[in-house]
Amino acid sequence: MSGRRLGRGFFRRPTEELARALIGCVLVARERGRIVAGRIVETEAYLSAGDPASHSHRGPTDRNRSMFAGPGRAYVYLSYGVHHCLNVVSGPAGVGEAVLLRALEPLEGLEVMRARRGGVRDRDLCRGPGRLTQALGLNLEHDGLDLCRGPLGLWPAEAPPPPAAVVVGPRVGISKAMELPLRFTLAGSRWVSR
DNA sequence: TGCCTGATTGCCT
DNA sequence: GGCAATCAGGCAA
Repeated sequence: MSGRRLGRGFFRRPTEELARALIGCVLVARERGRIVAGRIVETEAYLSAGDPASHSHRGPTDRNRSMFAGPGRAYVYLSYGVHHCLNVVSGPAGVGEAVLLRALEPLEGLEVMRARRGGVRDRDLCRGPGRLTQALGLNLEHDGLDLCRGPLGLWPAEAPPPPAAVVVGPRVGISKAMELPLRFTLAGSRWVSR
């Protein structure tokens, strides 16, 4: 089901390209021996200085520091004071670009996901950035984690090529730079948000 | 210091 | 469709 963990080289590419390449990969989370995994079906790229919708466009703060930590790191933040969102950092250290993971197709550990998500229907387990972090048990403790090496509890893995085309469109849920085509989805997937 | 906004979600009418 | 929950950052005073 899920292949080898992605190495550093996978993340060393332009952020938009990385956002597209992550579609179809499998995100795996492990906690106390329990494996939970899903196929990535929706991502959004957030750039640096020229992107006013990006947390990093005004430079580092205590909250967004790990967004500048270099390729292959995790950036997790608290959204609306309520939900956690997971990003994969891209670009060299100090630049501040990242890919937001917005939706997964659940593949493994469905029982754990259902327990964490409080009995919603399966379609909604990971359909949305706040939902997928809850289903995978992710929180601020995962902020700054190296997804390529080190003490692992979370990592993206290789997978067979996506069964369908990847389509690009405008990002959702933002009020600035809405016109930029930086959202990537797996065509026809019922697991995509919105 | 105080007020507004936000890469969201789920409950209410 | 409306809106509350809940908190960090940005900005004005």
